[in-house]
Amino acid sequence: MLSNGQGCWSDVARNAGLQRCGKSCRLRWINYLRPDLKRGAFSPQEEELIIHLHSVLGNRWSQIAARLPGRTDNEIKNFWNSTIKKRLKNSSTSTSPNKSNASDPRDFTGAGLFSMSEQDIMNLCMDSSSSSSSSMHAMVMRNRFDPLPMLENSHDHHHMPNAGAGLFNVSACMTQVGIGDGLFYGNHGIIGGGGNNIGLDQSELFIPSLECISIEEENNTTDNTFEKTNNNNLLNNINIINNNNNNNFVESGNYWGGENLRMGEWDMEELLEDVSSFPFLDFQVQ
DNA sequence: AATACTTGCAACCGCCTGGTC
DNA sequence: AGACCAGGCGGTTGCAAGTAT
Repeated sequence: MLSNGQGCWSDVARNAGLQRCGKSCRLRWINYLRPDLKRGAFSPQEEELIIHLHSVLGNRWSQIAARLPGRTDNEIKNFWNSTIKKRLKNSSTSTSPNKSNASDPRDFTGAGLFSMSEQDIMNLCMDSSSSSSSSMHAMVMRNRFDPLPMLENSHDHHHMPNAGAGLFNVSACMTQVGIGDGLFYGNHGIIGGGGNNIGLDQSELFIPSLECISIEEENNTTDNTFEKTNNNNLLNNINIINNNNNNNFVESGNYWGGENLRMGEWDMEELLEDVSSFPFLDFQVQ
């Protein structure tokens, strides 16, 4: 491969005299031999990015890998299945159902799901010393509720979660539908997942969804309460009430769109615009 | 020390897609 | 149009290494 470059993999297998098919050679090259592969454990930044991307793309490992230089789809897939998935599962089971009304993934009428106001979010972004604060700000301006890790509501509003502090809850704020891996994603992120990852009670987590974002973008009302029903598949029967008075984000309606939703129906490029400005994307692969 | 169990990762398998004839 | 092939992809398996008993 190094001397001849990528050509026909069956030729590679033949010319190398290997007892392998071209397909096997290709896999070996891609997953192991490629010189640009990044070895070693996943960094917290990579971990967060994977969770973020997975929430948008689902099990599209190759697309996720395309955004993680030096990592292969297989590697990411293994990492997800062996580490992240397990961690999210554990954290969801270890979360006391009494602490939140959101134990039922479809029940989002409970209070306390979100107590971070837009101003809080802005403060969080503006106070962040991260170089990404400007992009964060832009995102918040564009999508008042952005699928980004802005989850804490009371303990430490004014600091970005420390990227080095382990898995903070990008997962809990993201949306994924129709990707079955045993976790409740629903329309509103990984329900009940991940609270312990950052030492927060689940009830303290806001779980904004991409649907929320879409609705938000279309809704310019300044009224404290808005309600919008969208008839397309993605937003079917979702009503959102944004009550700024008590800073709670209360939602109601049919939250398990499930069958109505197909990843392919999403505008991936639009969704990934947010990914491209993900605050930790500016880390350098070593 | 021996055995059982768990974990992480590379490789395999089967399906799908796109190109060519 | 349909057969064939190569490549791409996601799910699954096998196994070595690590850990617990």
